[in-house]
Amino acid sequence: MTQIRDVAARAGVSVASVSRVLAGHPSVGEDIRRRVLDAVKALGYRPDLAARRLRSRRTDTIGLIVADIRNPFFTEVSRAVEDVAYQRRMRLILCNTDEDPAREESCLALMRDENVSGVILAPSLRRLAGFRATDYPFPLVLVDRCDPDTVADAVVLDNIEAARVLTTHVIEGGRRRILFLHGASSATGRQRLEGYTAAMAAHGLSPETVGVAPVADRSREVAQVLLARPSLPDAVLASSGLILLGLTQALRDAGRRVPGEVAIAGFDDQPWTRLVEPGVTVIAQPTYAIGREAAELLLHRISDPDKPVRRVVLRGELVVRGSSAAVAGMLGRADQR
Amino acid sequence: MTQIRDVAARAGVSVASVSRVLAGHPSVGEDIRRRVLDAVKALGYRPDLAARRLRSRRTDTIGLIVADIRNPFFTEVSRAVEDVAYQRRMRLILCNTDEDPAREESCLALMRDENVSGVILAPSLRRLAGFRATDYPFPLVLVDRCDPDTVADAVVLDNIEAARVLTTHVIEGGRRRILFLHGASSATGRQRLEGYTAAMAAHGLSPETVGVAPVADRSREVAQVLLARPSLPDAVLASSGLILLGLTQALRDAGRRVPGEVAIAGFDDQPWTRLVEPGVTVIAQPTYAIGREAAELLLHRISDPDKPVRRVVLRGELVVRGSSAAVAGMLGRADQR
DNA sequence: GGCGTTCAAGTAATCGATTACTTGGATGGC
DNA sequence: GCCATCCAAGTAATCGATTACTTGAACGCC
Repeated sequence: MTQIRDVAARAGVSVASVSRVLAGHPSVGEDIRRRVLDAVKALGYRPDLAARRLRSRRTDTIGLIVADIRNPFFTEVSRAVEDVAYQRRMRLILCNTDEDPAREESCLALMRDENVSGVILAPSLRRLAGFRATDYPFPLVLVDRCDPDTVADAVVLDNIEAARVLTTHVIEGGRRRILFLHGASSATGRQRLEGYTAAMAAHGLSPETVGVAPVADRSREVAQVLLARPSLPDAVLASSGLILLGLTQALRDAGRRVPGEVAIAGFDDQPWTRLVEPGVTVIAQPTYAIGREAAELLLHRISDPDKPVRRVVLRGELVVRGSSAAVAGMLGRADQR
Repeated sequence: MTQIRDVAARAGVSVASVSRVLAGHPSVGEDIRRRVLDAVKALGYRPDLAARRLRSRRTDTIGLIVADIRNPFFTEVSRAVEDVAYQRRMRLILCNTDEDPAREESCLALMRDENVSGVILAPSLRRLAGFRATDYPFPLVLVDRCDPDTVADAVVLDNIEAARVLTTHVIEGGRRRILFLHGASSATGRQRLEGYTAAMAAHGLSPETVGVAPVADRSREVAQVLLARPSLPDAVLASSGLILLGLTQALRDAGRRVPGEVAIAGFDDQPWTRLVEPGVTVIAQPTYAIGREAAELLLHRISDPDKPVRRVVLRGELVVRGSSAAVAGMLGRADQR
């Protein structure tokens, strides 16, 4: 393999000069620069990253730790992060935690061992409690999940507001008994629950909530049980895309008519939400923007470690579809059918 | 930071012994091993990966290069690859090419610079032509895309057979004019086209095919145009999940009844295919298994560079749903409605 | 008992860059 | 004209491991 001393020899300069040229250091003469670049091109020289990283103590690598890349939200986030990283000539290392604290810990250890330049993390609920960015040996940006009092760079949705808007929309459609299925073990689930509760209270309605594991299969089972109960609620809301999917599957399996018998709505706009009849009302998250902002926030933090902490809060967009259509006369379900 | 000499000092042994213990080398005495491990634990020592990689010339990192992680097929593959890598204590570096040859080239260059242990690649059509694994400075496994005559490790679906099965199923449902929407610029699209053509020929039917870009939006537009034509085909088949999505959207927008007016079927089982009424018939790919096999094949190749090339061909599973229901009397569409 | 073999353990070279420090020529102020 | 300053460019130390090579003790065999 050709290495820096070969380039130096061919260009008739010292290895230091080659290194300086390649690093874009300003104090290097025009003729030397040209000769180095010529030699680099002629030899097809590519610096050895391991050597560079050992000496310079920087890796130009960012880590992304999410619960599960198969969750379309994280898929899109990861794509955005990769785009930014690629653009800035940085590498991306990916890890899945499955919400398992042990695995999360081990992913963070991996990032430390890799000496990454920074990490974007969707923390588990447990880790978020008492979270301090200073406990970590690398710059860290939280994504998707963050408590109001967490002192750390973060990019999140305005979950409370989004849930409030969604719930209010359904209430204004004439629904009264509105059930909220939320991810019990997730920070976003809790915040969205809060928005839901606030909206219900504002209209003098009593909340009914059920916590579920944030996986489609589990929420489907839970929804099946709920739908088998004697009296159906007017509407069911889901606090995440996966839960909404499970809910929708359960309704379809049970043969319930939406929105005739029960209205539904939830979070995360996905291909199927507009495909399934009569379309599912959702809060669409700006997922790509969330990932991009997180990556850019991280890069700023890396280049400027002492800047004050920044939190980017993005707004969801209510996408109204048939599944939450108003009941006739806005008086309640009795009028329906 | 604590480093190997600190451990050696504390354990009262040489750095070589520490290195040997940590590498699991057999020829090291029991008491030394114990003292080293104690010192490692006491100091919380973690080896510096950059230094290790520089000296040992191995990175224990595998690269995954796909068209777009947002394609659910690749999402699932990447998750499987990550699982295997994590299990074997290897890192995963991820790249998206967007089917752009220049970006693909640059991803491969990145992998070379990283000196990865191996790469899993979903190659563009252009790269696949005349592909030789020996042109690359790292072990390489192709995934999803591979020609019959390509000499390289690969994990693929039996595309021809799968398309034949799917097409035959629709033919046996009584459909005659069956249109095939295929990804024109992809190897899988072409192979599936081949299976379709074979099945049509076997039943004395003439094929009708339209090539589209393998993106949901584009195939939706194409489908819209096709559906606006005076005479509707009996059925439309899609050669990939994204194309099937676009097709389904177009049908819904146009208000066409499935399978009453036209039957549909395609590739890739996704959440929405069983959610949308009356369910979409598909060839389900064993995506997780494809990713896992690719990762394991790569690890074998890494540990045994001279083994003969291996190709793993997995079978798709026909999942029959309402969208391809047989026409009454199996005589053709005239009987319908 | 002498000698060859084996093997545990240590010493020091090595991986290939970056960068602290040194050198020396040019420049400018007085 | 002398000296201080500056800066381009070179020399060599350095990053922190792995590993080739060396050493010497232990063992067995004749």
